[in-house]
Amino acid sequence: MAKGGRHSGAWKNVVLSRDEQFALKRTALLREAAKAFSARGYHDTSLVEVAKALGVTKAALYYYVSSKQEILFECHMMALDHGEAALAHAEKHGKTGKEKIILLARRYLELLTADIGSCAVLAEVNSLDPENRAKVVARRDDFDRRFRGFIEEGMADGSLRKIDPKMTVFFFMGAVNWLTRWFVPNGPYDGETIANYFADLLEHGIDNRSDAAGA
Amino acid sequence: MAKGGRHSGAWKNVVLSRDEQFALKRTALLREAAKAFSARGYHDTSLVEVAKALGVTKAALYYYVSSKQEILFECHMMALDHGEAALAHAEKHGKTGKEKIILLARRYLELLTADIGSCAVLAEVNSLDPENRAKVVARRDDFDRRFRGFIEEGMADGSLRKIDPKMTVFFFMGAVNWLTRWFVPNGPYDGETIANYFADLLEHGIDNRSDAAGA
Amino acid sequence: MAKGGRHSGAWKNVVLSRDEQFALKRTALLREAAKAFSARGYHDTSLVEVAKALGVTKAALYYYVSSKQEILFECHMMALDHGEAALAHAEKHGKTGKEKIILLARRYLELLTADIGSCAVLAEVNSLDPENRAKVVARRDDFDRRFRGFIEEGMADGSLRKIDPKMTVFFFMGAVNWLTRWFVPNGPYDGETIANYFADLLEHGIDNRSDAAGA
Amino acid sequence: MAKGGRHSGAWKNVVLSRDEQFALKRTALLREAAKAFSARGYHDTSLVEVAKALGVTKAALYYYVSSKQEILFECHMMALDHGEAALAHAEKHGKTGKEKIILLARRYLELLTADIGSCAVLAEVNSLDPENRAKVVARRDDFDRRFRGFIEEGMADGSLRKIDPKMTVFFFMGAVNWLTRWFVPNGPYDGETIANYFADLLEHGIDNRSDAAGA
DNA sequence: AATGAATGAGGGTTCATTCAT
DNA sequence: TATGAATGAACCCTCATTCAT
Repeated sequence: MAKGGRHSGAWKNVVLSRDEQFALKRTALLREAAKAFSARGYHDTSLVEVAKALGVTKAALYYYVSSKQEILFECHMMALDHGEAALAHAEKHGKTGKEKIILLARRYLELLTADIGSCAVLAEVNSLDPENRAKVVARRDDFDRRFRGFIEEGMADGSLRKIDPKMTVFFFMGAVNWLTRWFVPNGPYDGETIANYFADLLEHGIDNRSDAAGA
Repeated sequence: MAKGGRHSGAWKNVVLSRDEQFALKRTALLREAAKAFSARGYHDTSLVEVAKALGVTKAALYYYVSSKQEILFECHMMALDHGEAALAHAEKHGKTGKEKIILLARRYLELLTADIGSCAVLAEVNSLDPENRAKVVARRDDFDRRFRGFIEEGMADGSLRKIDPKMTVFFFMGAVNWLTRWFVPNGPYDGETIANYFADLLEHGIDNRSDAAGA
Repeated sequence: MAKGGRHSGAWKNVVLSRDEQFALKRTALLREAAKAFSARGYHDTSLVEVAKALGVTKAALYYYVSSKQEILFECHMMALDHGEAALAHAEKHGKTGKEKIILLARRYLELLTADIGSCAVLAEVNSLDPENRAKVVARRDDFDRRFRGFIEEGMADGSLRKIDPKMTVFFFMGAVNWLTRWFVPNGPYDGETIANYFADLLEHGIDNRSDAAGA
Repeated sequence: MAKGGRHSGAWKNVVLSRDEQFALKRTALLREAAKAFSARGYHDTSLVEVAKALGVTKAALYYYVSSKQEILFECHMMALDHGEAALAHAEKHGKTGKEKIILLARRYLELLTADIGSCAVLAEVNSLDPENRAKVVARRDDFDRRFRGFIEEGMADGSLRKIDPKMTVFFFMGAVNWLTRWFVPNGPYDGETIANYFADLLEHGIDNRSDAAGA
């Protein structure tokens, strides 16, 4: 395979090709920026900080991206990928609507906690340029729509009690996205624990057998 | 100093004293700023915008506050007041732990939706100066602690199933605070509807009679 | 007259109103910038230099203009005013086409040499934003058109020999605009001398009695 | 150093020597740069554009020149060569002063219109480093001086009326150099037409038989 | 009580230039 | 011979803050 750089298998491909190095560095940049954006917000994060964290000059960043906006946008894209991966996972392995929801919730939370830096950036939608925001919102809306689809499916197949799909999605996504405010990697709660617990709370909240309210 | 009170009763107190006028204007400033901070974020909001919305000059603001930071801090104080009011309300009228939680949830949501502008500012904790942030976090922690107290009370009095107080509070507060991202006054969902629905979802999730989880 | 500032005639209006001061300073800014643009070109001129020449900070300039582009644009407007003033003068006082041309040439040169700084900026058309450039070019084209009109008039009334209006205008305007490269105020040649001489050269070049060309 | 010549006759000299290739590429670089400088001005032209036009990388340019300044300087040298070539031509073939002037004018205009890119750079004298500018100005002054010499010669031999040599040169050189602002190759006016017309206008302006002024 | 004017610090971005490969 | 990568200096512009009036 001549493709994959000029090293054609030598050194067991341990040496990376230029393109691979470039991609690697660019990704490192994006992740570092995502972390910073999450911590201080987009507008309060200077590219100097990002550069310093990477050990390079501010100007060097512009070799990999064309603007600060592009960084924010790409971070969003990365985060949205997680959501879609979780959706795909749920669609593939879940049978009932409820099962799909639980699978989605758990998987999404696992991805989120594993890559909290990239995901927290989702709170910065308002800092996107109108054009970029439109793209992001479109994908996010699509995510919500498919999520709601699970709920409707669950109500139809009897696995869920009668609930409002829209508000339920907002409810849960709020709980999840808020993670970025308090979750600390290697902290008291690990990702799996949270994933299980949140999925459990959600399940009890929407399950059809649950009829506690108003008792 | 007689100068601190009202116009000694003249005009039947219809005319506001200097202090009252000052306080009124200052509050107007804070609310306008809160609205702007919520819409665009603290760092992306220029004081010119706030001033313009009030019909004065940027420089005039400095007669009522000493810095942009102070504005943000005061906004936080206002928002935290809502939370504490809801807590007090729950403590006063709830009997079981579960009842208190539901009362708290519903009341807090009602206050939030009624004054979303002031509350959305809570998402801007990171923009606070270290010193101010400490104060805000302390009050918020106190809120969380009392909230968790309700949960523990509920588990003790049998109204709640066995759950993790900390994560449950985070879970719910996340769902609630996320409101600031999608709730629109006079939009399709009104505050009361949301309050009821969210409280219901929460109740089902934590109620003792709920044992749906297939696990 | 309350109009004219708050000074209502007191002090014989020696004291300038705010608005007048503002306009004065803004004009000073424009002239200083025009001078700098002429000397070093638009892109090589930093606003720091302009500010320093005015004894203020770079940021202060932005109180009077909204961008460097605006400065350049306004400079063009000022320069174009001179051209139109000269045109109006010629149209008013000239009888034959030739007379108008000579009047235009002489007056324009006088204005130019008197305010060389502002006029030299005309060489920087390419540095204008597309939108601004369009406006400037439109006015300049209008100037050329009216100039050419004089020539056609002169050929019709017999005061000029048969010449190409377009090239003649370019020819003369080139000679004139080139002034900005070599003319120095208070130098060996004063404005009036140049104006007379250039007008004379032009006149001989286009006059009907002139039939020197050996061809 | 045998290394300086050709490949010792091999390949019938079809293959160019290193030095020749180098010179060829360097010249290509200069011409491309001159074109760009003319179009956008020295400071607004990025070396990336020049490099892209040549199909190489920005860094590659530095193999042929040592700085952007050097490029500008060499462009000036090329342009000045044209002027001197025209001078030599006029001195060789003209008899009277007037003849020389007309020959110079026509030839210079022909060279200019044929290679407008290189010549337009003459408008960028101010972008030269002081040291380089001095050299350029020296050559340009020499050109002017010889031009003026023709005029004096013409007045002495009776072919020209009494005129001011200095201003006349400025006048004409302005008209000529302004060409770079409006002349478009393959446009409505071709080089020869312009050359003839401008030379004609000049001739009428300075010819001894012309005595129209003031009539 | 409020404004006009000015400042200084900082941010994003561009670009000529360098250097190892 | 030419490239990828990086740098540092400079530039335009914004904004919170101050102060005389």
